[in-house]
Amino acid sequence: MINLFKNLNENQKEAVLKTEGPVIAIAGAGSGKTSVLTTRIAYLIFEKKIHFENILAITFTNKAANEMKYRVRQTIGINTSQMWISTFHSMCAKILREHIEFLGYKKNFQIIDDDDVKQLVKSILKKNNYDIKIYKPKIIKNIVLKLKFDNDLIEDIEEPVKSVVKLVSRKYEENLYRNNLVDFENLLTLTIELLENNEPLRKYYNEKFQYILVDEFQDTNNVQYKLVNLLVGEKQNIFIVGDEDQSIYAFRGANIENINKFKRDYPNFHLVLLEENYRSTNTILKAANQIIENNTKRVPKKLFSNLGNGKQITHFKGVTARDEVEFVALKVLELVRKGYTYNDFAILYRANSTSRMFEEVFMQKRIPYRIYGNTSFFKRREIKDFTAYLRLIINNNDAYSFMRVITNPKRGIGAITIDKLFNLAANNDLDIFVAIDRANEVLGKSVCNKLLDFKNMILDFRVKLDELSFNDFVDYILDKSGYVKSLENDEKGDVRYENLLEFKTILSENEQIYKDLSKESLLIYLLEDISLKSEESKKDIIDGVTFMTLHSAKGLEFKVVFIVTLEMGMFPLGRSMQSRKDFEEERRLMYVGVTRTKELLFLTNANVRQTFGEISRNKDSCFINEINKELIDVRGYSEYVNKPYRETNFFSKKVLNVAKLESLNNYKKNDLNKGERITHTKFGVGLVISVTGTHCIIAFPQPYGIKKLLKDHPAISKN
DNA sequence: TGAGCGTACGCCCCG
DNA sequence: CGTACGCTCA
Repeated sequence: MINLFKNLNENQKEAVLKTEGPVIAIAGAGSGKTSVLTTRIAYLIFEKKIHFENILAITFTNKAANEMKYRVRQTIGINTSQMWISTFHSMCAKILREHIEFLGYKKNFQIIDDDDVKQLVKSILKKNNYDIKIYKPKIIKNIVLKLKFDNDLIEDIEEPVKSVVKLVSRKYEENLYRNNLVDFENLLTLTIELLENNEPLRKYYNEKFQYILVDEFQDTNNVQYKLVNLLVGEKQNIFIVGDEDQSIYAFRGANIENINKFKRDYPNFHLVLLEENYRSTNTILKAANQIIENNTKRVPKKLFSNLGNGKQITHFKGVTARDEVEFVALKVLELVRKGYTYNDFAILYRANSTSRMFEEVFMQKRIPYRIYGNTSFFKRREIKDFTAYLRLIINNNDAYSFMRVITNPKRGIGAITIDKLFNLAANNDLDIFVAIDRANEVLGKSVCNKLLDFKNMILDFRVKLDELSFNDFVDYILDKSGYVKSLENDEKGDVRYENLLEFKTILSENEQIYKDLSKESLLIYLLEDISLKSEESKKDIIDGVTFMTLHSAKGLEFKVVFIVTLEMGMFPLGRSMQSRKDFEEERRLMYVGVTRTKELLFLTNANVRQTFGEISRNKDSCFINEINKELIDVRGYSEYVNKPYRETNFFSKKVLNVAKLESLNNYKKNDLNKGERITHTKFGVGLVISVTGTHCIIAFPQPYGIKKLLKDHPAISKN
């Protein structure tokens, strides 16, 4: 028998063994929280003989869910693909996909993202003659969404905005319902509605989920709290893990108070404290403690570790933002020469837009990297266009996709025609495709023919879905719709086409895996998967430096961490400094960043940087100053800080030249050509399929298959 | 009525 | 720096 407990301390064991009744585990950063969660699941299945279908584990990110599945699989060697280990949103989608008809929606509902919501809100505002310069769609959208998890907030809004928001909210919900669409908030609220109004179903889930685990409980919002409450059965076997110091999602409604609320709602709770840190050196922990101590509303808690003091923290201040980036890149190269691998590094920033600067320099120096978040693959225009085709093929009455598809590529049908058609449909309560047959009532003959052609094209695609493989199906759509042709006039057409090819690969791969599903169900499932996981790219496996926001770094750890743009206004963000609440959340974000570090921490910033075209000089972030000086080694070029820009300019050049030299010495370019064979350190021998400026597509034997890689990645060598 | 082109504006964090 | 709107022309 395997010993589940061999690596756990007493408190961790307690958290695993106390399986019955409500349990709260307060888990400091790096205290082995994931181990506790996975061991607990393993223990329930392996020792208590609980069937895996009776366990529900909820996480906040897909990454955390995948990690947990992986570790459960490692521990007890069972197939975790059928287990309910998922994010709140995936869990809800799974429940709704089965039962949403009870609420009047159709089973093939589609999930829309925030960009889509913004577009919808905008069109509603326009239709009701509101000036979108005054009522900015983005702001109205945010309010509309916020109201969905706390309706009382409406009373805090002044007129006339209040009325506008009320009207838009109502029309927006009607619109979603009519088009069989669900936004991220609705995934939660509709599930609640379902469970509240369908008692047999609620009973079913209460009995099914005998053991519930919720990770990152400090980040739950009111709606999520309510949902958990509804799911918990009579035995109240609910296990929550949280750390108020790591609460960083207030902007989407997270309520730290939920931990206290839990204590009131489940008064016989059992409390476990996990304070021993297994991740960081004491220098890192001291710094983290010194920072977080400045927050007012918190229960004091001190982490400790047995990993020694380790190295000092480095603060580098560049003259320009470019210096800062160069420093980070050179440091990475230096440490790689000393034995670190690219996977050991993370560059953490406050705003996604920061990644661009780093990308440029890393690309130039041929340092492999991977970006999380940002304009993720699935949010690219061509991918959204194409998924709109797929959605429309599945649901001909999806107005939102209809609009997107009929105007991409241009086919001589514009906003006014669409408007008339939609009005005709709405006034006579018709489906869009039926309205097209009667379009002659409101539209001219040539436009009617164009609409008919369009409709027939989509219907033809539906037929082809069942007849063709996904590979051929995608090609068929791209060709017949004229989409590929329209890319010829697009400057970025090549890249867009490549992305579409990659999308095709993703579909095909899944076609292999889920052979028993019908094509349509598979497509629905995949589209759902895509919208729920839009932050992930397929390229996870590549060895490279990780670029990500501080938010997405939560739950992860790296040997070497760079926290960058540490300036007043950048981090903490300018807006946050007006309210104590927001400001303290920024500090928690800093705390999260620092505690990701295992060995080396670098804090960097610059004296001068360009933001929005303006040159700005920001002070050092107050978070740097909150760390005791003796923990920090100040590096770089701070002696130039108070001199005029011109005088210091030579220095940037010097750094640049050194950088160039280093990159030339250390990294040869891979001169790849189509048809050649190469060897990749991880994937083995592969065949080069195509090469563009920076990337290449290479076919490897199974299980790796076709990969898109950086052309000059050091892992690739020519045979 | 639709499409192409020049200009203006905005630019945080997640599922 | 990139997207999105508004104007003009076909």
